[in-house]
Amino acid sequence: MAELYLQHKKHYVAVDCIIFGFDMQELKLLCIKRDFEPQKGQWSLMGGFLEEDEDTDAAAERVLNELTGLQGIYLEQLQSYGNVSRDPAGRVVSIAYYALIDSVKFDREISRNFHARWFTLSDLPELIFDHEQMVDKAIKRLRRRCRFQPVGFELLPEKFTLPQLQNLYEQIFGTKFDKRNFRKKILSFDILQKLEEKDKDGSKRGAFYYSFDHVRYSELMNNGFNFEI
Amino acid sequence: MAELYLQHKKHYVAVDCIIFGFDMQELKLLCIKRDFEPQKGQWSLMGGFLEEDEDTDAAAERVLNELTGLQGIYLEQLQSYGNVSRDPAGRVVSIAYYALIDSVKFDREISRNFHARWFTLSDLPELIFDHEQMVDKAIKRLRRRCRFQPVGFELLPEKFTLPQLQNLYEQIFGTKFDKRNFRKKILSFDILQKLEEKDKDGSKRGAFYYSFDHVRYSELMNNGFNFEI
DNA sequence: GCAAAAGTGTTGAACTTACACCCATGT
DNA sequence: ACATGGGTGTAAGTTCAACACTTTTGC
Repeated sequence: MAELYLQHKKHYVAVDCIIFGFDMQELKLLCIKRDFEPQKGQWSLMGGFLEEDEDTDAAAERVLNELTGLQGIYLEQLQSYGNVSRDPAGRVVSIAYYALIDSVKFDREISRNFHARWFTLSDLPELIFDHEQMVDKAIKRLRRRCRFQPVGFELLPEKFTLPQLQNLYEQIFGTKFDKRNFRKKILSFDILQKLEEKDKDGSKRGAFYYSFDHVRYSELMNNGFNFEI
Repeated sequence: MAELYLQHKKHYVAVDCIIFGFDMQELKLLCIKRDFEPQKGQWSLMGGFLEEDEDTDAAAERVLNELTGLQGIYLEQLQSYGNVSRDPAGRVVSIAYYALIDSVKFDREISRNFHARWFTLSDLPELIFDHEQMVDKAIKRLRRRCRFQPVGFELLPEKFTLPQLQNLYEQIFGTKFDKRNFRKKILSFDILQKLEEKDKDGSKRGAFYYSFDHVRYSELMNNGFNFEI
């Protein structure tokens, strides 16, 4: 049956990954310094070409894994970019994905090979092609997602404190929240489990660790519950 | 420089259009009955293959125009669908777009050639490939867009009455709104202009026409105004 | 004159925001 | 003992949701 489409043109298809990471201080973006053409030596998102028998989602996972060594990461398609002249070296339709990782957990060894570096959002380098456009869009999408779904937790380790969580949200939205109001709201969802243990790194007194209760969250969602920050 | 990518595979790329229309009664979706292979005789979204020197957005506009004869229509990319086996006749990555049109204004002649038909959302036919998935996603996206941006107006003619507008929103969200609350809110945005004229079709008394004030809306948006239904 | 849709305000409830002090601990 | 960040409650303001009757006019 494949001959049905023979009259049509084929195109290169790539995936590009916008990789967000959080290190308890700042929200950051992982970029690579290209040591290949075109635009060698410039900063870029990590990308790769779609293979023949590969779902596009799988391609994005592969590309993310090639740079970070990570698997099972939150990855969502942003949208595709298909202007004829977006890549001066050829006509490539690129599908952008964004990933959320705990930026402490990733393979420094591998990423060093790609000359990868974390950049804070307020201090991004110039990126090749339309990659800056992709990043802008990804930030907007991340904000929307975080308002209505608890994906922020993807950027944190299993255990985290409320001040850490608040800081994360502040980074994502670029604003400050009132400590009391933030706690009240986030705890009212009843999707966090308070642990016995305290984190003593952040302060002398120490802050209680919490963990995200996936089971409780699914229950709530099935009952039409509406998460909204 | 084009030889840089020669080692990589190329793929067929298509665009598919989810075309929403409103006829003052119901929100509808325009589908075509395929008289070509594969899946000849089944219902499908209108689609087409990406050409060599064509931006993907332009391809979507072309495909929309081929079916409806319309130009300058609200068209937004949804996302791409790239599972290897989504199309049994070959590996095709499809980029889905959704369009909003006033379903009174379109070329019946052309669309008849495609055996096109409007379906209400509650009574959709079975669609080929992953087109139902695309439609589901498009409906969700439309709802979100309509909540935060006044795109609903794209589905209406220049002049419309408040009861018509309310009905449109009710169709989109699948709920009923309180007449008084709806008016209060929509008028409070100050983006509608009341006209002298009345529509006498919908009722004996007649309802005042309004028009969307694009200038006023841009002004408000530039001042950080937040539209939200 | 009556049926059918258009138009119009108010009140209580829920939610959001603003705000200041004590606590625990390492140094 | 003091500096540092963690933790807690309340009151005012705002927004949202619920609710019923009058108006106009074609038949």
